[in-house]
Amino acid sequence: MSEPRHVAALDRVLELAALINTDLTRSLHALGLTPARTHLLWAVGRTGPATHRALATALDVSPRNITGLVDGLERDGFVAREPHPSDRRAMLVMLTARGAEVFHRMQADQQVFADLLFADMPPRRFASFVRGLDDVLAVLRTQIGSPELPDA
Amino acid sequence: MSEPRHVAALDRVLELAALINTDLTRSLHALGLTPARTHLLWAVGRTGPATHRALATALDVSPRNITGLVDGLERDGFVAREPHPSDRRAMLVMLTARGAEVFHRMQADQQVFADLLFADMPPRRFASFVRGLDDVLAVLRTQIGSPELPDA
DNA sequence: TATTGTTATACTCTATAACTATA
DNA sequence: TATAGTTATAGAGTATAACAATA
Repeated sequence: MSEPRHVAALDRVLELAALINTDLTRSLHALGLTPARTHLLWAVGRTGPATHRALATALDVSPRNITGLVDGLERDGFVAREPHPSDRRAMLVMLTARGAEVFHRMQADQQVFADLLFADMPPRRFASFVRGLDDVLAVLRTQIGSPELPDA
Repeated sequence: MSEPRHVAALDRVLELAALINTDLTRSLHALGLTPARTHLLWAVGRTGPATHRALATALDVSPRNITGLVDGLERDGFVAREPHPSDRRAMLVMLTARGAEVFHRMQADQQVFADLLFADMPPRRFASFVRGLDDVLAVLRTQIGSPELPDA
C-alpha cells in the first residue's frame, strides 16, 4: 500500500508523543519527580495502597525495580511503606500527605493542560479527532496489551 | 473551564503515546537496538556522517552521552568512527553497511506501520484527524517554547 | 513448595566536571 | 583561549538471579 499521507500522519503522531513527553517530564521535574516514580505514584494514588507485587504487575516492570522506585519516593517523602495486615512477607505502599497533595495537584494540572490543548479546536473537529483517536487506539490495542492493577 | 471531554481526549492521547512507544521499543529490540541508539542511527541515516558535536546538538543530549551511544552502536557494528578530514580533533560518525541496511529496513517498517494504523479509517475522518493533530501540535509547539511556570 | 521482597550484579541512558589534543 | 571528544564520577531505570522470611 504505502500511502504517503499515512506516513505523514504517523510522523505527526510521533511528534505529538515526543512533545507531550517533553512537557510532562518538565512538569514532573519541577515537582521533584521522575517519569517512572510518577507512574508508581499515580498508580497508588488512583488505586490506593498496593503491594510491591501488585505494582510490579501494574507497571509491567520487575519486582526489583519497584523496590528502587519506592526507595526513591520514600526518601523524598512521597510514599510510605507499611506492613501488610495479613501477610507478613508483604509491604503496602501508600501515599504520604505530601504524596497525596502532589497527586491531586497533578490531576488538576492535567485538567488545565487538557483544556489548553483542546479549547481552541472547533467542536466538530474535536469530535472527529476523538473518533480518529479511538480508531487508531483500536488498531494498536489489538497489537499490544495493557496491564491492570490487581488487588493488594 | 475543565471540560471532562477534554480530559478524556487527553487520556486517549496519552494512551496512544504509550502504546506507540511500547510498539516501537519492541520492534527496535528485535533489531538489537535501543531507543536512544536508534535516535542517533536515525539522525546519521537521514543527514549523513556527522561529528559528535553535531549529534549532541541534534539529539539535545550532552557530548558525553554521544560517546556512549556511539560506543554501543560501534561495538554492535551499526556505525563506524572516521577521522574528520580537516579537523583532527573531531570524529565523523557514519553508518556501516549493516547500519544502512537496518536504517532502510526501519524506514520500510514505518511505512507498513503507518498503513496498518490508518488503512481502515474512513477518508473524511482521516482528514479531520490530521487537522486535529495539527491543531494540537500548534498549541504544544508554542507551549514547549514558552517559559516554565513558577512553583505555586 | 511457592511467594514476597530484598541483596547482588550488570547494562543503558543521562548529567557535570576535569582532562587531552587540537584549533 | 576556545573547541572536540574523552575519562571520571554519579544517579536513575531496567533486568536476572540468588536468598531469607513467610505462606
